[in-house]
Amino acid sequence: MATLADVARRAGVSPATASRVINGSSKPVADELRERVLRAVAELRYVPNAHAQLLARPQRSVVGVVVHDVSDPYFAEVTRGLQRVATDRGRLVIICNSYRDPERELEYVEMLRGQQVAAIVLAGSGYHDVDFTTRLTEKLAAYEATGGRVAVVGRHEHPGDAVMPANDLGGRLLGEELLRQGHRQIGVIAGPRVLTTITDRLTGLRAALSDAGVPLPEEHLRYADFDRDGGARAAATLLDACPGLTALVALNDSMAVGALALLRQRGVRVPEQVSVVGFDDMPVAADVTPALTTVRLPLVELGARAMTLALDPSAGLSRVEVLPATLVRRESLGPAPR
Amino acid sequence: MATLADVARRAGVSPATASRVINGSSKPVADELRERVLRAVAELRYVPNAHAQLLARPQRSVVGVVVHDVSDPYFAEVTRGLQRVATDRGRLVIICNSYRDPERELEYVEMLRGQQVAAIVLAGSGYHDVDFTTRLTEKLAAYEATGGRVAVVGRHEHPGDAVMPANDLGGRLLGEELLRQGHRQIGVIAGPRVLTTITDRLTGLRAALSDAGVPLPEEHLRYADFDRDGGARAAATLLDACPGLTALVALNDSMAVGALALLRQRGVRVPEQVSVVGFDDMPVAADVTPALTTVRLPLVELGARAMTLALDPSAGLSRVEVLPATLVRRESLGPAPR
DNA sequence: ACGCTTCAGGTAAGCGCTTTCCTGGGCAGC
DNA sequence: GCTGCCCAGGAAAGCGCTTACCTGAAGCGT
Repeated sequence: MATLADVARRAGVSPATASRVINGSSKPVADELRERVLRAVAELRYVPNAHAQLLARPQRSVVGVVVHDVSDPYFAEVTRGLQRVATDRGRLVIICNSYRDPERELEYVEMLRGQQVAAIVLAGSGYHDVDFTTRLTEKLAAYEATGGRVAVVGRHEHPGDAVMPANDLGGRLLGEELLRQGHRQIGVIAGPRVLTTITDRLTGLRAALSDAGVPLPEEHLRYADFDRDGGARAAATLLDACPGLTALVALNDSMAVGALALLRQRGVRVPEQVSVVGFDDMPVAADVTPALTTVRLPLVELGARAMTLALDPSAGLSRVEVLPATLVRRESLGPAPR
Repeated sequence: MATLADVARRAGVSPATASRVINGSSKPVADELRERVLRAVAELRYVPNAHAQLLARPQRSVVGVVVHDVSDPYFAEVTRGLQRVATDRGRLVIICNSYRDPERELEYVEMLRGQQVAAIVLAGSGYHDVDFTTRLTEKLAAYEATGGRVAVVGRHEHPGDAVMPANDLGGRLLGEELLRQGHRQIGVIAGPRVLTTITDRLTGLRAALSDAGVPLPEEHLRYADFDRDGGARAAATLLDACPGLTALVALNDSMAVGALALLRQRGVRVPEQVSVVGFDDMPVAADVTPALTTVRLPLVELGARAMTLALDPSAGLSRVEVLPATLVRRESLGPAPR
């Protein structure tokens, strides 16, 4: 690998001069020398060593992102927003998948710190785990103490800049719509109980129901993996245990799609016999049959705002932005059969 | 940010000793000193500067990946395979989205070179653009000349290690199945004509049709954006121009889903009036209605193999692996109406 | 008791770059 | 014609780390 010294030697100038022309320094360099340096760069196919540059000129420019899984459509969307803003500002992004493993999340924060990233964005639900939360907060604090910036999306337990989807409001909207359609026997297909996102969505849903005096007994609730298959399995056990349900609330669209698949397989008609609603409004929601009634979260915007918070120095106090949830009515929710 | 020198000072040892205990060097260190160093590390929340480490011990450990767009389900899957292998081997991955912009692709290769990555994986269709291809090859050669490893997925124009999905075979499978079902008036919804992937798939399809003496006139072909909306638009113009078509071949599943949406909107029944087939077998393919008949590509495997090639030093000659395409029969393809 | 080896720990060079500070030649001013 | 200034270009320090090499004390044999 050619170094700056090689370039300088070949151009017959000092490394200082070579560096200056390569970086477009403000210091003037005679045209002839500049010409020679540029020629040497091309001939040697010289590319500056980014690490050496970072050491010499500690100008942090890359930002780290920790998500649960980029290939999950939810995070794919959030990441798109994150990337857009980062790219617009000329920042390189390092994406890390925690696969919902708290330990790995901690490791990545450490690693990103070692990479001297300018900012860390943590996207994805927090965990109901005091020990983990404490350790994470501790690590982030250490990072921030040395000038690092942190922004989170969807984690109210972090004491700093945050962008929050209105998960509880979304749950409430769903509950209200279900009631409006006459449903009283409602089953819930929830994701892992350890995720705060689940708790939040559930809280909103519960609030809507209890405001109307409709109970949500514990046996109407199933916790499963936060994906399509988890949704299908939970729907199966739920329906077996409580045959009287007229509606299924899945706490994300992937699970809802799984539930839909199971119902189709069992020959249960949606929404005539059982209604299904989802959450997130993933691109797929409009394309399944029946099209999913769901709650839309501005995912790309969530990512974009988070990156903006991470890159714009905070004024000191922590900024929390809540992005709205809106109900999207399609065909999977109908009036309750009697 | 605490440095190694800070740690050493606080522990009352030399930087060398501190470095040795932190990195678990083979050189023995007295327990008491080791203890003191570890305590200092904890107290100062010291994390080694990865860039300085890289400079001092030029051990390339991260690998760069350039994809068109991670949030596209196709690349989400490929990336998952890529990541799995990389993580298993303790490699960090830098993901770059080119958004199908050749210029950006070139820039990223340059950037990754500067980052001293151990390997570069280029995933995603190549371009029919001689100038671009030349420049890319040139840059990759420069990188490889300095010990960098390169692997590509889905680009036969790169003269090195490559993993190829059997795009042409997939096209052929689709064509044959269509013929078997009696279709003769076939429309094709293609992605951007500049992508080699499109050409390959088209070639296979054409071969199957021409083997059977069935023509594929140019006006039955539409090039559009390689996504859902592009598929919907192309389906619309195609149907308007050629009302006699009995089947639509979309060159990826996203476009197929778009076509399905358009047909539903126009009240055209699938597959009774018009059949639709896709390509890739994205997760969504099974959940749309009617479920998509499509060609499955082992996407995760594609990524995993590519990363393996990239990390295992090549024996010199270039390795090319072709991964098979298989037909997945579902409901969107039926017999041709007469 | 002396010289040797052994080995824990320290010293310092060097990774590739940026940038401050210095140098020396050219020029204007008197 | 000499002094002083300006400025292009170079020398060198230093970013944070690793590691080859050195040092000095302890331990051994004779």
